[in-house]
Amino acid sequence: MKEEVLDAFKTALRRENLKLTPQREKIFSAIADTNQHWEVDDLMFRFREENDRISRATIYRTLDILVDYGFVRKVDFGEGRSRYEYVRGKRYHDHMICEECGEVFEFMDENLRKHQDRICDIVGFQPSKHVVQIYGLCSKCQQEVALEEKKNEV
Amino acid sequence: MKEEVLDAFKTALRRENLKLTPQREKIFSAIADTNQHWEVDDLMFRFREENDRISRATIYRTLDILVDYGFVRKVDFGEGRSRYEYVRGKRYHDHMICEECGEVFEFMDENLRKHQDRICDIVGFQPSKHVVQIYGLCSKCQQEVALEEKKNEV
DNA sequence: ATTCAGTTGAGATTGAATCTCATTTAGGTG
DNA sequence: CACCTAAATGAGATTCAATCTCAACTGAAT
Repeated sequence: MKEEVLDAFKTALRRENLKLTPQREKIFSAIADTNQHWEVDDLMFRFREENDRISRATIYRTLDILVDYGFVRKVDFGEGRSRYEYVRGKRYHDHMICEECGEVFEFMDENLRKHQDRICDIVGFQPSKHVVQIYGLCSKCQQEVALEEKKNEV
Repeated sequence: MKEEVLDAFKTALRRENLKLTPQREKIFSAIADTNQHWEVDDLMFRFREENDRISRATIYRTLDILVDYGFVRKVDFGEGRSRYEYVRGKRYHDHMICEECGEVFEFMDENLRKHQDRICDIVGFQPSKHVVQIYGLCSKCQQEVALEEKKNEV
């Protein structure tokens, strides 16, 4: 499974006359191994842990390639830096972000997407990328907030 | 109309024991006078044109206040810096961003919003802020792209 | 007029991301 | 296999938005 994707990466590189370097391979594996929405420093830290040293510049450059080729998606939750997510065969999805604990939840709704496309149709806009982010409180944090309030009442 | 809003700002300041300074008043007027989605440097430039000098720090600090009080909304179109928009009596709306010319179009769709709330309901997420951004080509740029392609065919 | 918490501005600082450039390397060719 | 060159890497400098620091200033309550 993972091997196949790695091969797809190699093929893509070759197609563009780019070279398969150990750094690129390591970065790719690390990413394909991660789920969720990591940021560049998470990667850096991980490499350091394994006593690999790959420079910041190389990581950024490789990520750009991976984004271009569609292996990785760059997401921005307004934190002042970018996060990335690995695009498995994963279908398109959107995000809910808990403002309390920072956790990111993925959700997907076909109709929501269609609804947006319909709106674009009406105004003659040709969409290429949709961003839907819902910020708020996840159910766990809602409970904690409720508890906190109860405590304060006493 | 504008006076009323300025009064609302003054009242809000007083309520929080904040002072009404000339800088804050100028910033507020400049903003209430602007439509569309400006960034901090636009403001800076405008003040300089009028031979007013208000420091960057003060502008950022005042914007924070205005965002807190709901007079201004901070938006992020992934350009690596923030934009702001003045919230008139304006209802909530979303954005389409043309990747060619950079223009930002507002649109509003009650049902789209309701649809999102329904999804939140189902998974038990309590939404406080929705971000919907559609990136793509505006109708004008679509035509230009089409023209360009025709030219290349010949 | 006095007082002081709140405010301002200049410049330093932070932090993400990009750029520079000398050195190294992947991988195609003879 | 050795050679060659375009592509890639890494260290550190640079950029740019945004925030912080702190001494000097000021709105507004008394």
